[in-house]
Amino acid sequence: MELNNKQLEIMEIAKALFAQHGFDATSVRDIAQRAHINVAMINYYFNSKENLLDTLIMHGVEAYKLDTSKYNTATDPFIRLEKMIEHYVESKFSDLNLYQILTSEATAKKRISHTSVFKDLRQYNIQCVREVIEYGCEKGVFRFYDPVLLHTTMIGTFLQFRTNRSVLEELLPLPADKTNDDYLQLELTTHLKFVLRAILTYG
Amino acid sequence: MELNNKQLEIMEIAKALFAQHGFDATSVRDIAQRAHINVAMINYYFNSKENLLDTLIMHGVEAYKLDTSKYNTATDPFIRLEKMIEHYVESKFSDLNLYQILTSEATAKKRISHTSVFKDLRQYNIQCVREVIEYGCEKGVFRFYDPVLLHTTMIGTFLQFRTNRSVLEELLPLPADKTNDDYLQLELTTHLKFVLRAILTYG
DNA sequence: TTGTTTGAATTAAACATTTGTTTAGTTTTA
DNA sequence: TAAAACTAAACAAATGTTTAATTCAAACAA
Repeated sequence: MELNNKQLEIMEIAKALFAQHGFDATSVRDIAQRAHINVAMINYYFNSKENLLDTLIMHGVEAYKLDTSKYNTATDPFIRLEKMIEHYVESKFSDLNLYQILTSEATAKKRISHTSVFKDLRQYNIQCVREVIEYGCEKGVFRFYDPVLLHTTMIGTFLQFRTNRSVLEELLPLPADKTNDDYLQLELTTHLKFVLRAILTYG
Repeated sequence: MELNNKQLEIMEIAKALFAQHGFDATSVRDIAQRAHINVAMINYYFNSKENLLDTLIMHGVEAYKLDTSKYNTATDPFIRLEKMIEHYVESKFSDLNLYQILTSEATAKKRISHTSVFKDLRQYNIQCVREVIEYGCEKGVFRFYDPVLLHTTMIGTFLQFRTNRSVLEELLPLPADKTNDDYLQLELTTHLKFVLRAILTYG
């Protein structure tokens, strides 16, 4: 499937709208207006509104899979854990809108194809988390903890951060020299590092 | 605002549909069909579809506010923390559908009245969490940790549990003698207790 | 450089459904 | 009998999609 620039542009605009208002609440005319194109172009390029959704999900979902090479170089289990968390948060932050769509799709489960895409992604990432835990156990510095639960807390904390961004900006002291996004990403990463370290070395 | 049984019945059905498919993806005819009533009855009782949403949110949101008397009796900070978590999870589990709607509304922020309702609720609950932390600090058994972050992890973990219920049922060993809901609630509670205890006593 | 051709890109208009809501009338209940 | 509960039908507006016509750009042939 080759996508031209026009298609990518439409996808980007649709993604933002789907994320903000939801798939059903976004009309093809909304998208067309924002993209300064005729309504018919959406069906011309993507056949249907639903296929547009499919396409943009499939096109971007790969970026969310953990890349083990990004942290497996570290031999110290603590460093490896921290690097994984950094990489994890970073990959999600790189496209918040798509992840928003992905989660809504997963909860609505109206279009089961997306549910299974999401499921596969999570299965894969949980396995990555498991390996990091087990590595620390082998080295004798971690207690073992269920990777499913650990992953649930990671992703859950992240999503709450995302959802309640506006509230967090009010409640967390915001240094003036940092942009909101950067600061929030750092704050979240620090928090997650602390939580996971605490869990894995507790007692 | 007095609500008769018919209204409560419609609200319950609408709540389930809104939670599962989203507000925009649910038509008033869907609701009417499920409730075995005429479409016009929805406007007859609630004036509009949106007002139906308003009504059921306002009617149920109170249940999510933490009731401090449910755990403040415990003098041991650890017990108090655990009791709070139990109460917290229980209150959310008592109506998962409404909480689902509440979170979608909060992310979409199309209808700002709901966003502020949600905000108030969270502010209140964060304050409750803060008090439990500070009590443990006074007693010299907790380290202080940002209640905003702690609450984010609590609610985030809970919501992920909820969202990925089907996956969790596959991945977590399920004892045959327990119903899924009871078991998941117990599993989540246990996990959250461990996580919060680990954070508050780490290092 | 010409004029022609070809296929892709783009458009406005129309399409059939579905949407939330209202109306005007009927039935039920107290 | 009067108010409340309920119904079928109609309403305008919005939805995703299709059609038929037009514009455009590049390739080709003279």
